[in-house]
Amino acid sequence: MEGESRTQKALVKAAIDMFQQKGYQMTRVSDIVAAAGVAQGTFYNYFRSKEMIFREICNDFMEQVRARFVLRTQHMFDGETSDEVRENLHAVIRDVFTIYQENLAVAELLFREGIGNGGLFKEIYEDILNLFLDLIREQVEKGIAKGFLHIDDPEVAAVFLFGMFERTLFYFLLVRKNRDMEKLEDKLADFILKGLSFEG
Amino acid sequence: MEGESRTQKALVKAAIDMFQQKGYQMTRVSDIVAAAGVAQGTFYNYFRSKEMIFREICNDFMEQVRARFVLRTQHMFDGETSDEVRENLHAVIRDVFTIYQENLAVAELLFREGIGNGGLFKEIYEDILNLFLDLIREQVEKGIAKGFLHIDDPEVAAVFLFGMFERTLFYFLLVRKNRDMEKLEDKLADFILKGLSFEG
Amino acid sequence: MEGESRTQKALVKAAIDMFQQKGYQMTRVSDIVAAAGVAQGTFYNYFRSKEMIFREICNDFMEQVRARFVLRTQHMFDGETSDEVRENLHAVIRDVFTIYQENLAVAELLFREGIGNGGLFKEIYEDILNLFLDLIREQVEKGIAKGFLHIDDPEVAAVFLFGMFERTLFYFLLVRKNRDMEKLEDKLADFILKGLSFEG
Amino acid sequence: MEGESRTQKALVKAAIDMFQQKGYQMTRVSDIVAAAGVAQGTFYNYFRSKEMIFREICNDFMEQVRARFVLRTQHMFDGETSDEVRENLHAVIRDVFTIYQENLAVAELLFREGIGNGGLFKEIYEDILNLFLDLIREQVEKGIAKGFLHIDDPEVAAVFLFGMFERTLFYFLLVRKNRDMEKLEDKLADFILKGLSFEG
DNA sequence: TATGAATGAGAGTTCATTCAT
DNA sequence: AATGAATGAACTCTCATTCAT
Repeated sequence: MEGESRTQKALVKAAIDMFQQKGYQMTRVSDIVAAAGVAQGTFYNYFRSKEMIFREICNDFMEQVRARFVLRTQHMFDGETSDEVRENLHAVIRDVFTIYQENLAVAELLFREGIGNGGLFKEIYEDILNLFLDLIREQVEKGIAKGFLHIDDPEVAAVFLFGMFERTLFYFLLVRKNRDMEKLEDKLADFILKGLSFEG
Repeated sequence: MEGESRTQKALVKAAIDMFQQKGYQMTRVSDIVAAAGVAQGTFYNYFRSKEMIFREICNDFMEQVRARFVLRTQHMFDGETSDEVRENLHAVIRDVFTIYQENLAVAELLFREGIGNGGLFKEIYEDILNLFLDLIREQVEKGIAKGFLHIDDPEVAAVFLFGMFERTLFYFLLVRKNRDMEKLEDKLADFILKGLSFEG
Repeated sequence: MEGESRTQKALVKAAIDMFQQKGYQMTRVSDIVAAAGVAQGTFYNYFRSKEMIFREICNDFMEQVRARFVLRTQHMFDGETSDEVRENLHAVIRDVFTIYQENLAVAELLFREGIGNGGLFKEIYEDILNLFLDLIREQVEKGIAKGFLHIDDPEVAAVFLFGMFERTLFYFLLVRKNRDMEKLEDKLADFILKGLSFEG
Repeated sequence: MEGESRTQKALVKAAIDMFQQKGYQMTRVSDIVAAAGVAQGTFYNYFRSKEMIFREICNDFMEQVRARFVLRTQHMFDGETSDEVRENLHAVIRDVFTIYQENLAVAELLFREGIGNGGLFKEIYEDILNLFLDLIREQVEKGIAKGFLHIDDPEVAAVFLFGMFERTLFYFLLVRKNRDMEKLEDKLADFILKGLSFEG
């Protein structure tokens, strides 16, 4: 990572841009090298194939994000009072949103391609999916143990939470483009804690 | 739609199978005709291109599903008492799950390809996404108006609900291949109404 | 073999020509299709790769030649009298020369490429080499058994004979081009039977 | 030749190894420099191209071998008595085998590539072929003049002898990898002098 | 309507060679 | 003399599409 040459960095950046713009399959190696401003053959001095640069990008992203998510989700449902819990959840959501936004291009890329392409990157997608689900489930279990949360299946709840996070970020950041994330954080925290706040 | 010949139907079925198995880009027209048991050229008697058969499949699916969803979601948060509301929500969820399962191949196809492929089918995906979001938002608004639901942004809530539905179905049906949907319906209804049931 | 289309035949002919002219490695698929008068892609409707057309050509040649050689070499050292033996050997040599000349292009191709190219076609070459050596050795053994030939190692003798045949044909047909083969047949028969006719 | 640097020698040695292992076309310059332990660009400080290093190797070999063969073959059919002639022929064969074995890698290389590659090194191969044929023919002529050999076409006989030598060495050293050359020398001497020792 | 051989643009990849350091 | 990153022409192979039968 640290020993990457200027050219290699340019290729990675160009590849992320092009993959995001055109998708993995539609991106030509010639698009990448053109965007990086190098010759066609130069690509193969750094990456064995188009598939390999994609995998490298995904793996780098996963390593980076894994560490940060582990730290952040630690305190998802921490706190002694109602307000403290709410505040902590809010902080976690803010962090997650931030991490996602910082890595927006790769994150989108991975979620896009992970489930498309006839399974070419299925295992990468499922790896990261399971990583997230595990992290969330652990925190929900802690919340239940502490007596804050009253729900009987933390695994399923983790899927619900992940779906909300992922699609919400996808929709507002990528489909709608411009959105005030702060308000969204509030609403997401509320929904997680109370759902639609049904009172019969 | 009505006047489809045996050959055309075979091609559509084969195309759905192959697109689902291998993804849009990885599916060759030769795969489709082989699966349909017709000659290469026959494909082009019925469809102008590989892209067009995909669009036709998606549009057919959307037309079919649109009508059913409109009907089903009508009564999402109907009911006078707490139990009636819960029961209605549950019924809607069950219906949605059923519709999804009945059209599993195309549904998966559309969600997969809609966000992949560099936007080739972006507009199809966004059409159906907006259709669902609108339907859900309307029902949430009705629930708020009736005083059952206490939430201030029905649009955002619709995104949350859609994300949960979509990723939950994706995860359990396609990643986990676990088809015990009934328990899932319960948990989803509970989560929608109460979130993680936080009590501070 | 019989069901080959006009195009396939044209490709095979063109491939033999080009391989012979330029060698396997230097021959481009584009050379072959140009010589055959078809489009680039047409090649791959008939052959999976450049390597496969080469193997097919070699295998066809081997099958064809195997049958004829088995028949011809049958009577290599047959005969009751000195003159009959000499005449039979002569006839066999003539047949072998004829078969070789009829398949000159492929024969040259196979002997050329079989020992070059870093072993890509090593096994093909060794197959045909062993086929020939076995056939010759058997006949030499028969000649020894009949008391005509006085030599103690028929296997090594087979290598000598093969070397003479192969290099002689190679040299006179391909290096020298124009050569009266009939006289050569005489001389080869003599040499085989008497060597340099040393009398000390 | 005399002023070769350590680097140049390493490149030549590496090139011979790689050409022998993989063939001329399949050997990449990067294989050679890797085997020589120098950088890619260093190659071009010593050789103008891949083709030139091959030619240099062949020419060096030819110069070296030419001198030795001229000396050795001098006495091929020398001698006054039958036994002396046989002994001299035997000695020559032994020398030739020895020279061949000492230069096995390059010799194999030259014979392999000389007739492959669509004539790229055709002239080199024909040069050395003609060198050998001339040397052998001269000796056969001497043998005839002395009254030892009874054969009417020394040129053709030279081709026969060369074919036997070349293919025999090729077959036993390179295909069979059997290095018991002594017995082979005996048998070759016998065959040259008497052929299959036919007695009708 | 059905066929399937033919097409050819365009993809990913290789590698001999160059040249600034 | 040595380096090795950069080059780009040239290669093999793919596959959506056409069209004569």
